[in-house]
Amino acid sequence: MATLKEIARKAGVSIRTVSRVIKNKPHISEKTAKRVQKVLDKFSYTPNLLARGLKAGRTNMLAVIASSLGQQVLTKKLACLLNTADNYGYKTLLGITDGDREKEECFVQEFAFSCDGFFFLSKPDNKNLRILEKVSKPFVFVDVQSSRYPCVPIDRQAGVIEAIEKVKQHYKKCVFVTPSVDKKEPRRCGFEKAMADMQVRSEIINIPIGYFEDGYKAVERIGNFDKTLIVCYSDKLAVGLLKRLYELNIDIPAQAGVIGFDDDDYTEFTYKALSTISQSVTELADKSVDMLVKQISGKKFSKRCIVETKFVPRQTTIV
Amino acid sequence: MATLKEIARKAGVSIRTVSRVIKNKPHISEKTAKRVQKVLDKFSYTPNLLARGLKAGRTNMLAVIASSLGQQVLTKKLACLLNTADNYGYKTLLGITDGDREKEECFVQEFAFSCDGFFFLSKPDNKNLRILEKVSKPFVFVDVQSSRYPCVPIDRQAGVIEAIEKVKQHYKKCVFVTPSVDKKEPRRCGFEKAMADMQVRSEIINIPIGYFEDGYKAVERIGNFDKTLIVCYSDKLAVGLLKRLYELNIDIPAQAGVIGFDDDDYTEFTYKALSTISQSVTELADKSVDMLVKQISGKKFSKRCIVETKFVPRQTTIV
DNA sequence: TTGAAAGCGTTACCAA
DNA sequence: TTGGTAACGCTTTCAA
Repeated sequence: MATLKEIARKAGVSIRTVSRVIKNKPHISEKTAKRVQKVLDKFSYTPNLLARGLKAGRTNMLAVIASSLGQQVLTKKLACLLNTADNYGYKTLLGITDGDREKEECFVQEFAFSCDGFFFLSKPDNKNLRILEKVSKPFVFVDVQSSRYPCVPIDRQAGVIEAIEKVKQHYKKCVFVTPSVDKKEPRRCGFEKAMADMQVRSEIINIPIGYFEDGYKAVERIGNFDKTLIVCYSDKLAVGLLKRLYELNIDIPAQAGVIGFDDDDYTEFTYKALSTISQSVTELADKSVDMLVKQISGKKFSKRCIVETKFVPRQTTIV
Repeated sequence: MATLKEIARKAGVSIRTVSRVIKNKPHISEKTAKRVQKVLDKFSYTPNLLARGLKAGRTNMLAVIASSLGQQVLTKKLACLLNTADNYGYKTLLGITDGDREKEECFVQEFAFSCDGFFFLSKPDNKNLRILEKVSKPFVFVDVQSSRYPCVPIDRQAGVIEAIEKVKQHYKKCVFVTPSVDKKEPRRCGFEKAMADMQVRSEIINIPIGYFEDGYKAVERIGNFDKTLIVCYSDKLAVGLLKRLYELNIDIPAQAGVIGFDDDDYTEFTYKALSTISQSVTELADKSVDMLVKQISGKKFSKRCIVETKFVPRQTTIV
């Protein structure tokens, strides 16, 4: 791994001249340029990005702080984010916090000088905001709603309303299954708004976590199935639930309709393909990267940019 | 974001002294140390890791080069790798190549000085090996078999043999469904070895890619089902296949047994929980990180460290 | 067209 | 116990 200095010595020129060749800058004779280029190639020179970053104060790197890689949707978002960032010419640092705020702080500090901006795939919080303030780098909260900070929220409420609207006439009872106890959680709000217009019985069932087995167990709490629409907080939940319905021999989608949320890739291949609500992950990534890059380059940007959701009807609902 | 120099000025001491406080080095009076620490806290000093890395020639970062984030197993491996690296005190850079060798080269060059070593979650190849040679940093091929380079391979063959051994007495015919045409692919070899000992008919069915729908479509090519064991290259394949078997009303596991590979998390909640072969992802991560860290610190290390697989019988096979 | 040199923020040797 | 200073590799201003 040769340095600029070594290359300069071997080529018999000054550092400045080598630098000119690398950056393709003018004011250099073609002859010298060629000679230097040869040496450059021979020793396969790679610029030291630490040094460059130190000098420039910019690194062309972005950092992503995410809480986990376990959830499939989260991974998809991350993948899209990385890909889009790459298209904008940015490489990426990744920090997985496991929801640990200490780790979050640690990552932000570690990455503070190594990146030009931060993506947060977790909720804002007094702690991380204070740290962000300290490092004073641009940031964007991805898939987060905030009135004060740059964010790209996903309109989950609209997705739930749309889905229920499209299938409601076939069902006599609606159930919403959720691990969240927050009354303002958007999916729950969507469910409640949709219910307000309907002449059917409705119920909200709270379950522990929202993983497959929680869905599986939730079935017992729904009771009898007679044209019952089950709206789930997540696809995982819905898939667990579907398995139990299979075992109980419930007819889907006639006796029970099921709607998931996320559009995980396996949901198309459950024994009855799961109707679900899909988030536009690429749109989320596009908008997030765009917002962060604009901030970095000092351009004007809107601090909030909503991403839509879309109902994807498949075999677990009547259409 | 205050620098050492600024802190030194505000505390009325030299840079060297501040540095001593930060690194908790001796030869400093308690009084001065306290005063400096106060200023440090007040301005919430964060060391510039670019500068530190430049000076030290080490960054305490590792880079992961992976081909994609699409596959669930790959993501799991990545997550474990990051987590283990974190436990060893290393932060992580991530490069997703989409299988593009150009991008791979690009990442390695970009990260060359910013990290102390590389993980490759993709196959070795003349191109990436040449580049690795150029940057002369330690590396480990994760989930790769190689006799020449540091690697942590997974013994897939043994997993397939174990699985078939455990269920074979219940079936009259065995089918292996795979997207790979490579005769040396370990799962295929495992299947063939297991068949050599058995008195049953066997068949290998080649399909295009190995995604859900390929499994779904593969069912037509298997023909009739009369105590047929279907061994699949991946869980995705198996899940697609299961859906088609459901539609055709085939009795599982009596008429058809199905075995997947990977132990993706949703496989426990297909309508019949999928029997599958599991890779020990944490073990893979442990061994890989250990191998790379040992290399970095110049310790002795074995260049090859095999990870086992394990058959997980569930509802799609008779036991 | 080319080169010398300062400076980015750290670290650590050598002096005081 | 403390401080001055050179060096890491690069960029860029200024001068030749």
